[in-house]
Amino acid sequence: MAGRYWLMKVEPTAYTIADLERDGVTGWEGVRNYKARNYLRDEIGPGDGVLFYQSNADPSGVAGLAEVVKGGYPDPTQFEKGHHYHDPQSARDAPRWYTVDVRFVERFRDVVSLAAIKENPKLRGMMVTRRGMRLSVQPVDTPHFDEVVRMARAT
DNA sequence: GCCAACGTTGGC
DNA sequence: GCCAACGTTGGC
Repeated sequence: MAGRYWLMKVEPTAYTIADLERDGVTGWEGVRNYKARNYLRDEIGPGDGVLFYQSNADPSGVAGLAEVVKGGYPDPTQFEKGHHYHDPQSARDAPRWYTVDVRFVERFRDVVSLAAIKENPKLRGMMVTRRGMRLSVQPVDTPHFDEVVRMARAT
């Protein structure tokens, strides 16, 4: 199956596109929402494209691109006692939470802001523009992905 | 910092 | 299994 596209959110106080550029590859840990978990576990695979979205930021928006290099596997932090993401209700033989590995691809010179995304009629209907949309892993339509990249390059 | 929207929890 | 209370997200 052809690669698919996703938007993944993170707060810059936790992790930024600059951190990913430094690290090269990182595990997208700490997702604790079932819908997002299902995407991570069942649908996201190597080669998929990722819009790296920074939320609660100034401005919030897409800061760059990443690529999935490893599909869904159990998020190790759920088993680490004392870890912020530790989940005592998750069993090793039946992990509740999943993660994927992503690789740095590109850091946009300027963030494609949520405001700019909302203003672009070509991006109408994109999930992230929906009010109250808190899902931290979202599918993105190919034309929407391409348009965001185009916006990042058109300065 | 406010608060609307949404997800999860827990009493019944 | 309903639904109110509570906690979290995240734009503004």
